[in-house]
Amino acid sequence: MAADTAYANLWPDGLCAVAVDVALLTVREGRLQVLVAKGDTPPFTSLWSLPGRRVGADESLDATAHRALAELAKVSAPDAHMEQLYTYGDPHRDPHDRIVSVAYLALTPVTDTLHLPAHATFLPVDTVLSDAGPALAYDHRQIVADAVERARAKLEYSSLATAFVTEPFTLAELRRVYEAVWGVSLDEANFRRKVVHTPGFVVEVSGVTRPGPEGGRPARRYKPGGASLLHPAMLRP
Amino acid sequence: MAADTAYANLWPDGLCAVAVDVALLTVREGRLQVLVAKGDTPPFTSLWSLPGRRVGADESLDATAHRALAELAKVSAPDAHMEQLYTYGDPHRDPHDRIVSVAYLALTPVTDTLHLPAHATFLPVDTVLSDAGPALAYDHRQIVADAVERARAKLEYSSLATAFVTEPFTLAELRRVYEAVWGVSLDEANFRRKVVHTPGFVVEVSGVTRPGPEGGRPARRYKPGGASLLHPAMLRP
DNA sequence: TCAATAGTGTCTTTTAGACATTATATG
DNA sequence: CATATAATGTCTAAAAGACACTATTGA
Repeated sequence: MAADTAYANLWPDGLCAVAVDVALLTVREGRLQVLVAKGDTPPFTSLWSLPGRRVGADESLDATAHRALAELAKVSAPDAHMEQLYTYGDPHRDPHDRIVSVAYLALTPVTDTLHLPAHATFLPVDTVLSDAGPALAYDHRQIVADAVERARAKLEYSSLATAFVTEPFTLAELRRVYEAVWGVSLDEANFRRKVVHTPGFVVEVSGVTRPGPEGGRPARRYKPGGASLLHPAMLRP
Repeated sequence: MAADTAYANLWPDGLCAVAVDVALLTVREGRLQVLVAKGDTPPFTSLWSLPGRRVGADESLDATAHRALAELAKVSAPDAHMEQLYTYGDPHRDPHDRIVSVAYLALTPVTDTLHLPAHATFLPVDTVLSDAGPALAYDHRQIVADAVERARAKLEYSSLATAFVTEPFTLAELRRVYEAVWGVSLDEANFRRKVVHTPGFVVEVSGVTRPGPEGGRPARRYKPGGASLLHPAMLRP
């Protein structure tokens, strides 16, 4: 949310400012994390906030969401899964003005090439959502909570988990995504059986991975199988 | 969507008009139907459209959604399940102005006491969504399609179906909701077993129904059991 | 009695969870 | 060889689907 001008509290004739805020989730160091930046509008200059932009005059909401990411973190559109999450319209969610915010959920794989500006960082979502966590500007903690719940739910019945990994990936990598997002540990063998028995979830590709320095059997490699909905679903334990 | 004034195509300084449109679904005559009204803004005065209102200056989005229903059809707030669906923000979705629409999904039981004005009616959703169906104003056919898919999906993992019936209800009535929304026929015995074995879905209340004029065993009566999420889910066949 | 609707029981198949076992790499 | 990671197999329990059967009403 970047209100770059001071407006009166009420817009003329029922108009509102419309902004897009993006909750970008990724898995780093085995934890689900969210991208935040230091706000640029008082009184929230010292708080973390989600990247956001005002909707352009001839710009779609999706385009604004992609722009919000691209301008902050050079995350290009095809790299990130992007879906609309929820629209926050409480009249007093912004202490200055009436701003309706259309929140988006974005997912990216762990990419070391993602270079962030100095005023942006990733925070673990369990830190952000805990009572002891840092305060976020506006209602952005609620947006993060809703984004995390959306991601957790969609891992069950969709192939969304593949948006957290780069192609090709191993089943162990995919399992670690589920474990990080859900915050549980999963049985390797049962996970593997469910994934490969769900039509269209993953497709094996040629080649195997090189084992780590401590050895281990090389892992087969997979790519997304094209299905977006899973039958049967991968239910949370 | 009721743009009651003609605005220039671009609002000042990135402002938008924000409206709420409501897709009210109910089950009538065994079919899922949606509430529509004749539009009041050219060129859509002769087309059906969803009830909608501009968001008031100090009004929340939820409040606008309830007001849109109450002003058209006297559906009072506690009667109807109401949840936000999706926000439609294509810059050219309205031929006149840039209007961002926050769509809501509402559900009500069949209520004969619901008296509609002459310019409003219920239409079966399969009619609205078929290629041969009547055109709807703006992008309202898309909104109906999204609302129906949301309802169909949520019947699986939530107790939303109870929003379509009045308390107390029989399991046959609840089953007919599932059959109408999903457009399938379900096995009576298996449906009953799944419902009563899902903790918190329904709770039996005292008394039985009177059989119809052709006889039949009196049915037990139930009320919602308090759970909003179902474990295990009621999966579509 | 029969027709109609409500409710129970049983069998088979599918899927989930626990966990033992085998396979292939490094050192 | 031991150790680490990947992949398979087996057993049991839970749930879904098909469908026969029983129960209670009105005519």
